[in-house]
Amino acid sequence: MQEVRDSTQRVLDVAEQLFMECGYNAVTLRDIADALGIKQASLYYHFPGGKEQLFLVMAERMFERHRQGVTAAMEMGGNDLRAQLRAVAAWFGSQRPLKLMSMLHADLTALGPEAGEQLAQKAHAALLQPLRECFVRAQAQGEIRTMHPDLLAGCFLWLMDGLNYGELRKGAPPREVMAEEIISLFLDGLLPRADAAPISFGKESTGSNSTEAGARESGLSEWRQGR
Amino acid sequence: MQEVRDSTQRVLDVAEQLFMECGYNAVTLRDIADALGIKQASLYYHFPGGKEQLFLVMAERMFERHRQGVTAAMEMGGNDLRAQLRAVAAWFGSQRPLKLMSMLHADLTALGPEAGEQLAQKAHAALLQPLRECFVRAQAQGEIRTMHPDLLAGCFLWLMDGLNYGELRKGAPPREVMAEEIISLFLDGLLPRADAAPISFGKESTGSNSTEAGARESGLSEWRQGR
DNA sequence: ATTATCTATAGATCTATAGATAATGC
DNA sequence: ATTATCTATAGATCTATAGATAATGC
Repeated sequence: MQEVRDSTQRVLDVAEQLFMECGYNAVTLRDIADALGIKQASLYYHFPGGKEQLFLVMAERMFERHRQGVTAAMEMGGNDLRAQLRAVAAWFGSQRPLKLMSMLHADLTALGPEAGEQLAQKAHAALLQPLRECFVRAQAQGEIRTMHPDLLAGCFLWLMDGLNYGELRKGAPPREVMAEEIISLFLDGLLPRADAAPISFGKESTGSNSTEAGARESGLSEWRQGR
Repeated sequence: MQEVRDSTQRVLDVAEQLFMECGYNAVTLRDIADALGIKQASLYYHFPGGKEQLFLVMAERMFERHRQGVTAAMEMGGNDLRAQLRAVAAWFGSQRPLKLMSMLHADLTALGPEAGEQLAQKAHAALLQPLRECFVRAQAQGEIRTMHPDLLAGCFLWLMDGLNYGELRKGAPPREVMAEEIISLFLDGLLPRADAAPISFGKESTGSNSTEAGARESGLSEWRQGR
């Protein structure tokens, strides 16, 4: 019987959820099967290659989704780097926490080096490559000062990924506010000549940027007042 | 016989090396024992609490070392934020790659939530707390613009940690260069008025801060959008 | 015939415990 | 007596395979 959703896709959904939450080694096939309501051995019907194959297919699907999402976000942002980065941040915020760093560390060493290499390549093509071109464009148009685009792409991605590690965010603002602040920090360091914002001490009014500040409906000012 | 180095410390050294490289779950007690040239069961003499205790003691020792290192680095930097950040970056560069993100993800969920909470607290006190005060000071002295110090500390720490994930650094400059560039990116976004110093790639502009913010309303924005 | 599941189990680890052994320090 | 190791093994998982079962599609 054809289900509404292909059953293999359901397996991948659950696998992604568990693997991304706990890491490759911490998740057993039994965990995944239990979450699906089936027996552990049944997973071998969908993935004869076992746990490793399941993880790799899951990761590939996830990276491809992110590649499309990031690319689409960048196109939505048009030619304005700030808008592009905002759109990318919104994309990441709409997705399950990626925790890319953890994935490319523990998970990658748990797999063989050959599979790990392939995975790292996918991650690069899906996430770093698009971001890189975004900075290259902005640079070519003189929107930002000259810095190595790979470095910028990596830094932005690291910062976005860092938002997913709640353990280190004690006392820090909520996610959306942080994303906006990070972009501001990033860009105000990138502008070739920082014209804007001779900061008034004591109180920083909302926005205060050369860009249209009206689009900020984030709880920024609310949070700044200390709640 | 008293060895030159206490044997429990040697166990901790090897455990730190392996745990930090592969993660809690990927390392077995047998791996650690083999690396030490002893049998797996002998580890229970040093750590009757087994694997979990070994990991926790190791992590505590490591965080305490980092707390001292970071604090000392900040004091070396005196009252100059850039010098402080450079010193902190140099400290991290001198240490075994921390991979804090991975540690606080997979490893922390592998342990019980109670031990994980305790560990996250140590990480916070060792790394975020000192960095935070560094930014608070710079802010109080008007060296940087007003931003949430927790956010700044987290971002800087994330970026430093990101340097340890080589998988994503294809095509990027070497470590030391990246650290310097990150600090430049960070600070030039933080300085209350960045002068127009057009920074040549990879080259650090010397100190001379001629504060001419006069280029504010020039035809700059037109030029930016023009292309 | 194909799809998707199940039961049962082999084989491989991994953690942890019990108790023996040997060397050193007092 | 203390320190630091060892051997042997129980008990618990975890992965993976073999083969049965049941429902659907042709």
